[in-house]
Amino acid sequence: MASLNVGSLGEYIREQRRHAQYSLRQLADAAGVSNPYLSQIERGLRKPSAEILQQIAKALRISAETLYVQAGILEEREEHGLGLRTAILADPLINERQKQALLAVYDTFLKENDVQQQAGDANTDPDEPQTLEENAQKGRISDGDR
Amino acid sequence: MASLNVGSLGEYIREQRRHAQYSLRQLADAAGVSNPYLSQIERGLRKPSAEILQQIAKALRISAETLYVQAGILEEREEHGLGLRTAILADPLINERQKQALLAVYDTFLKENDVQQQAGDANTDPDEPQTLEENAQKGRISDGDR
DNA sequence: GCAGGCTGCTTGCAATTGCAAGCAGGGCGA
DNA sequence: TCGCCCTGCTTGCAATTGCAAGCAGCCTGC
Repeated sequence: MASLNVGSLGEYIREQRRHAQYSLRQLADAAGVSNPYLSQIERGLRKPSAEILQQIAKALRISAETLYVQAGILEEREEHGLGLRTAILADPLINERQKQALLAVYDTFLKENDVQQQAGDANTDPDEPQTLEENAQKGRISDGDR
Repeated sequence: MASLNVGSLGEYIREQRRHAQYSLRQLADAAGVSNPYLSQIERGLRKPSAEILQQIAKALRISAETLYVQAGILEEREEHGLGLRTAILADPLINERQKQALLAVYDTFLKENDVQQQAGDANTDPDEPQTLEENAQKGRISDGDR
């Protein structure tokens, strides 16, 4: 299943290489990959692994992220709420235990909403009161909001 | 040289899977990969391709970016911190009351850390930023460790 | 007891990655 | 004309990915 947009990725790499005035061998050398392989990548015949992609990005002095976006394996910039989990984990202001607590609360909310939204379905994961309790204890929230 | 930090990547995936209360098979199914392969990834025996990584990220509801960072194939990009607040408010999966609750917990943690400052944890040593909003904008230092 | 479900792990095996070696062709100087 | 160096491409082949099938252990019910 080619969810990887290898075609445009290859074209993009070639374009960037040309733009940097590198020959195929030069870039291959700089990236630490073989030149025939780079050739095949650029023509869309091979899907480079994450590692190779990273090396190419470094050699081209472009962000690996850009390449991943081009390859269709990274969203442009995800702010769709998938990011909340990420944001929690990435936050430098709180420690690991606190992150876990926040995540636990978040998961509790998600599960809450999930149960409410989906009325009656074959549920593989029945309600687990234990975790809910645990979460509630850690993140016991003062209901009195402003 | 193995620029992929497969060990920590696997651990991280396993941790996130456990946290989401998925079994190995469940996550493997959701991600569209085989369960033995996922097992091997989690134990660091295999380096998943970019495609697989992406699918796992989707199934775990975390950003692929986070996984790439964990795998050591993407630089850590930190403009978070403020982002957590924003991310909470922007998240479409939880309602307004729940957002306020999360923010309240978050604030509690921040206050906790601010009070304790040098008392508790020996491992993580944040710079105890007080005005987190302004602070988060300037680039933070990542302790180059791994 | 023991059947059925779950958990994760091990084992071959096809398909793919990624590379060393070699090929075709275009300039350019002697 | 012949070398020589450059460009990119093609071709086997080892190593790796990723999977189907199967195994061992642990519960829970009968």
